[in-house]
Amino acid sequence: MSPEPSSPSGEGRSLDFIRERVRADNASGAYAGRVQTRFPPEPNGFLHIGHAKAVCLNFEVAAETGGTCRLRFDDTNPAGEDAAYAEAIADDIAWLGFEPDGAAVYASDYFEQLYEWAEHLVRQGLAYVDEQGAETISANRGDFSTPGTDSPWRDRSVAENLGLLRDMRVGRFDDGAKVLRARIDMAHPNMLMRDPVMYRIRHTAHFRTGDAWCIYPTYDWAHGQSDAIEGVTHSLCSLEFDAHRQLYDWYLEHLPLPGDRPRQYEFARLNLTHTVTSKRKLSALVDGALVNGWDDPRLPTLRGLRRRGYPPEAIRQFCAHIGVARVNGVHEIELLESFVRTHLNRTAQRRMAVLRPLEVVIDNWPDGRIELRRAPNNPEDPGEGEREVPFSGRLWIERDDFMLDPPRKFYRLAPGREVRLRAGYFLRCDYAETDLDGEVTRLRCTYDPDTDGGQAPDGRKVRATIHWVSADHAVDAAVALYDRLFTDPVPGADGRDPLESYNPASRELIAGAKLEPELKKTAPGEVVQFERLGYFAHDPGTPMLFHRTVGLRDEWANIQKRRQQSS
RNA sequence: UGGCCGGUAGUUCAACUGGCAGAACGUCGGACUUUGGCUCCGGAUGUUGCAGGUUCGAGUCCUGCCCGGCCAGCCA
Repeated sequence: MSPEPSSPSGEGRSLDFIRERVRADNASGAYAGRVQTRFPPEPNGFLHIGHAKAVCLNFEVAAETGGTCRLRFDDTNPAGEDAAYAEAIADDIAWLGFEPDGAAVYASDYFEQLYEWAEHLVRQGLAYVDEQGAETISANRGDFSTPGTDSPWRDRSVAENLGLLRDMRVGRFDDGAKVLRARIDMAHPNMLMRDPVMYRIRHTAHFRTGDAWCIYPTYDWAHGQSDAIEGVTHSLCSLEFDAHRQLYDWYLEHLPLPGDRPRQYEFARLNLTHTVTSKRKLSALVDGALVNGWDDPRLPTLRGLRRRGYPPEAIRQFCAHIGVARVNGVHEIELLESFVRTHLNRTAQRRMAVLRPLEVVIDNWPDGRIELRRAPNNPEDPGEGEREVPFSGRLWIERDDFMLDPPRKFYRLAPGREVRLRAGYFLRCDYAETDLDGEVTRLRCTYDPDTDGGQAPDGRKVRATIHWVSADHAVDAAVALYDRLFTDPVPGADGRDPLESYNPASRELIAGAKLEPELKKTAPGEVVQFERLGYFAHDPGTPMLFHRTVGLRDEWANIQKRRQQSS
């Protein structure tokens, strides 16, 4: 077995800055040696590969130091949030292989405490009810080079603010009529510190609290306090929250907290080439029917990757390998794929399938004879045993494995050439039947009975071994082939609409694939290797549909590509 | 335009905090092979963003500049 995915030191690498910090805190006795993290998604969408990095980081950092990691839904904005998303997210985390500490919690669990603390700030003169409209507040915030201007409501009395806040809570005002703001500094160089909004009025039902509340806390007002309530020690988030740390700390400094103060640390989010992860762009693909739903195998959503056949172990190994830093970059999707291949090479059973069938008739095969050939399930793991594959005088082989006029370095079948049939015999092509267009319709071949077992007693060699399926035993199936979702490495990098580089050829459905009969037994969701073609995942819902997870490394394809480029 | 964060092979990250710039993936070549897969061996790839300075010695420290990202939601 390869090094554990969760161990960042498994590759002999040094610790990243977050793990270094956590260990330093532990060593210095901070938080009494306790480590607690959390994964805090908003339940308004599905998790994608970028979230996987955060999930792995939070859970693994905690586990490595004997700490705990909770799943907390950041449900502070009822618009768009739904219990169904929360369930899907919890399910995806479990699939990835992590078990949150205890039952999932919700920021909405703390609405009452948050409100009490809001009154506390009001009483300290550190928060006030503003009734400028949203537009005015925005205009009065100033900009990067201009300080903001104080709201005319900034200096109300504590009593008046308290009364107004209570009126807000009981629903005396319309949406947007008033907000509660922290009273910090309208000239602060950090725009977030210019009297940030803590509560907005929304007469909208919340999926958990129903209509108990009509004021909802903003992210900044809820997040750090939720961390503090739960006893989080290290609050990890992505780089764009860097500027929020100052506010995070400000709120915590001015509140009577039950315990130690959590600290926020930011790391670079994960970006992958040839795909997108922003909710907006993902939605555009789904809504525009450019993909088939949120679990389309082309999508970088966890549900998509799962359906595509990506093993969770490979995703975890990938996340461990890329590490964590404060530089925003783009990872090559090839790296992720290489982890998928490495894992699947060890674990996936081998089968034979012909995607684009070409008929082979073996003229010297005894009439009506059927042999059950034994083939290893996984040469990488003899413990996986063998299976029987029926062999007969009429076979399907891959069209790509035959050429009438083979170029240099093409080692496969051609008129007069001999190859080995995997787990079968040597096979020579005597001639190719063609139609009026010159299209090859059928191959007439002879096999060498002395090559049973795969070797010729006379010592002659073949350059290629090809896969095959007995025509009379073949099972029909549909196979979906996938390519890059976007042709550009970084869609939209040049300022254009990312969708412009959407790859219409990202999915190709092959209806008439021929499978060896053993493949009928493949479990839903199971991933197998179609020999010489790649790894394929059996669709969880549709019986005879396979999705190509990832192809094998293909040297012949590389040769062809190079030739194309040089010509 | 102000503030903050960042800049090391093609890509993502290292470099024990001042001591010979490395790894993985990719790429190229070879060996092996009943998968053109896997495995193994080897090669190539760098003005460490730029320019100065300190030092016996700078990716690392100092100064200036350049480039990229984030911030002006009652989104998270």
